[in-house]
Amino acid sequence: MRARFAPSPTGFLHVGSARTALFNWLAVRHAGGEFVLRSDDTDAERGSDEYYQDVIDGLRWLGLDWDEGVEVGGPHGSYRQSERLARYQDVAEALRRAGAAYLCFCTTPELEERRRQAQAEGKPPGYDGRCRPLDAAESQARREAGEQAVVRLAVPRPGETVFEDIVRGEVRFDHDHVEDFVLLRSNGSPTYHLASTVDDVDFEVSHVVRGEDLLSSTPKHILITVAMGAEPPSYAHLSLLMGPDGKKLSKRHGDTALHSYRRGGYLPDAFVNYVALLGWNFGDDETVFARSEMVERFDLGDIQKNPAVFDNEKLTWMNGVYIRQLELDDFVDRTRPLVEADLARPLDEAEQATYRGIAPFIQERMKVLTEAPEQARFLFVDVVEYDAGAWEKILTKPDARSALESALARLASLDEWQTDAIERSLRSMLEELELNARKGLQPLRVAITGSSISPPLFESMESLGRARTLARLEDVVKRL
RNA sequence: GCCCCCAUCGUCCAGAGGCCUAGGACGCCGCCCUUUCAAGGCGGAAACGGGGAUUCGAAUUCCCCUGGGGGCACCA
Repeated sequence: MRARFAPSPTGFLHVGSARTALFNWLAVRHAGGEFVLRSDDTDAERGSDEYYQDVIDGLRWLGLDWDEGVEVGGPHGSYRQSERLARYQDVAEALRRAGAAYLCFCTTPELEERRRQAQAEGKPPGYDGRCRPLDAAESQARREAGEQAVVRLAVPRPGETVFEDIVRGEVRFDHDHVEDFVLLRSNGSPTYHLASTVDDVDFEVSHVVRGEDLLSSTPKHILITVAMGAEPPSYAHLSLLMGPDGKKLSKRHGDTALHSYRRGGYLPDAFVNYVALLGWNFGDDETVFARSEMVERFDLGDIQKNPAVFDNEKLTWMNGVYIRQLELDDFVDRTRPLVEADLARPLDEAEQATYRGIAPFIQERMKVLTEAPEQARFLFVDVVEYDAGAWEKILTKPDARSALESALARLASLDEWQTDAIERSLRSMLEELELNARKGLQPLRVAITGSSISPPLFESMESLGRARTLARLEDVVKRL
């Protein structure tokens, strides 16, 4: 099996394309075949290096490695279409000489007018084949005389293209609805159909796995392939990803660029796991599974035919599952930079140890990595910012002040500053003051962290250290 | 307008004629645990779009309707 992913660098890699890449990759790795990465960069107008790099970075981040293609090379020469232009022209020319394609001199306005008319009459809107009967030699002469012409494929008529789609089953298209489409523009550049198909043939691609938006173009690709004297590949057309409103996933649904998930604190494994579930399943009731298991069980034939809505909430839940599965060191390595960025300074050695100490408690209450700073911040700032709502709701309560003062006295005289001792001391304080935990402990939490939401209190105090804990309690008492 | 694809809880998937009183996951609701927030445990509400046909029997097969999606460029 040889599959390919062929993005056009005309935009950032978005989640829909990422899913297509993933399904290609899964199919190839399952079969032990080769994965080819090609850059469909024939559109110099819209394409850019930035987008190209974004695609590469995105695939690498996801861990979807390729065996052949752009960046890594391979036996088929360049894997960038912009460097293969001559090849496409040669194919178009050969097809023309063989009578499988012909020159067309119709102008765009003429074409538009006829298309409009056909539509008004309820007929298929495609090209009407006007230039097809023209004598090839005469046409050739006209072009050499300087007349603008495109090369069109002579689609067999009457006729029909039938193929077996791996996910959809048998699909048929009557050629009445497949126009004599353009292969080569008048400026000599290839259309997508030509370039893509020639490459699939040249690169010996055996399986074309792509979005459903290309389903109705498939007859064109098969026709070109056959005209080139090659065997068409197998096709698998994936249904598209939808936004929450059921419309095709796009910019208006917010961030659809893959890199925004990376920046938003998502783990590549979680993303891959979630996206794999969109249109596919593990075969039992499991939803969380390792990549190796995925590869082992994956089968293009099991893919769901209907479009799937991309659900950020489920992705986020799954990300939380993966975060909790991280080794502590790994978790620290991934989140410490975020904490440091938030503070706008690096943590010194002692602070790093402190962070590592509190990290397990932060780790289990996060869904995205980017939540780490807000949980850890209180440990590393000189002055905590108090959440106005929490201050009002908790610190101004009648029992808050006595709890703070009592805690202050007890903690100041505590023998050893560690979680267990702190807990024992504060629990006996609760008894003494006859306060429940909520009334007696929440004020302390707000006082030392600035928020009513934080890692566990006793651990937080230990991490903060005695001096700073006492200072904050004292400061709050004063301000009250 | 023309062509193609699709159709099970709000969402993602199970279900390939009787195992379905339709199963799991996210989300939602309730309870438990609990120093907050999470996590975790337990429980709950929640779906086969409609109509025909085939069959002893249909979520599962066929047809029509409806609905949704995609495509119809000298863009990819």
